[in-house]
Amino acid sequence: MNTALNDSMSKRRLKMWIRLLGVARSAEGHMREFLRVNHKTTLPRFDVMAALHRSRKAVTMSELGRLLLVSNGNVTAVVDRLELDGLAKRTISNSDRRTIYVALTSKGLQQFEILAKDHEREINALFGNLAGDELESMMRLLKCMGKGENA
Amino acid sequence: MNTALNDSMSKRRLKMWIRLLGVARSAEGHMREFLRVNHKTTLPRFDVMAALHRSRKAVTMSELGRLLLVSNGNVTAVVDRLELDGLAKRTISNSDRRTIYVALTSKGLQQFEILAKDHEREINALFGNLAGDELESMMRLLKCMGKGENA
DNA sequence: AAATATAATTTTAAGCTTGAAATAATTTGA
DNA sequence: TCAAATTATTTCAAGCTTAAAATTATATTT
Repeated sequence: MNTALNDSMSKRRLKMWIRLLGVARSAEGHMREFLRVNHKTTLPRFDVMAALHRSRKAVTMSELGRLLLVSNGNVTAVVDRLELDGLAKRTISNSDRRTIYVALTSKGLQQFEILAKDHEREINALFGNLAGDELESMMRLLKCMGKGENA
Repeated sequence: MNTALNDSMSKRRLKMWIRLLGVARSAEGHMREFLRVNHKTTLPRFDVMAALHRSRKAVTMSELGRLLLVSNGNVTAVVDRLELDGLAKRTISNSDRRTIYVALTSKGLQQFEILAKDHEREINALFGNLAGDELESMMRLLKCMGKGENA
């Protein structure tokens, strides 16, 4: 392989990653502020509630961690706080007393439905300058990037 | 505007954001692990060192926060630890005793140069399945997304 | 000059996050 | 059966992160 070309590709991939991280962090910051100001909640709590909502059936603590790409201890901490607020509840499995199912309470579900609607509206505004074909390309490229992962 | 079309766009933007976040978090997790195992350091420390390295001249604490999109208190904490390890040092400005310049020490610079090379190689491998024209599109789209920000 | 406003940084409290160690329950296999 | 390995979750210590309050220094206004 041509080393010069290779170096250039490597640098370009690095720049792309830095830019991607910038966009993600900036948007995350925006949404964090949005959730805090308008809904008195946080991004990690929203993420957990969204994951619980998305999968209709109850989800185990481990599954939750895998879905959100966070550690077990993290899930424990966030679910603890949601449970304290009566938004989620744990249920021990009958068949295996190690596994714990988590689900939104009706209060949690009710709150999340309002939250989700508003969240979607804000995301739509935030990325409003991406048109249909651009969204299409973006999705394709992101899927492509996801495929390269062996970690 | 057509509401149905609008709704569909909104959903598509939401899906795109979720996917983007997934790619970013997954890659961040990979790099965190990489830095921990191979270099006994962390992503926030790397980010601060990279920002200090990138801008040749000394940078103030506030500038550092703005560059990295993190809070002031965060910068204080990370720089504290880098300073404890002798990798960065603070210098109070002569002209304004409020502002503090931060820079890599020679030890920090030396360590970062090794770090950066290895980091770039890892990023290049991680996104190796993005070819030249795909990188080009990705950069264009990310720049476009960045423009929409009024936060 | 003195009061007020603005600016840069640190401190603080609370919550987030991780990786490793500990607990507890189940499964495997000798 | 019973010991060892595996699995699910929690606990723990350390570090990360934020927003708000506190400090300290400079600039502005009266």
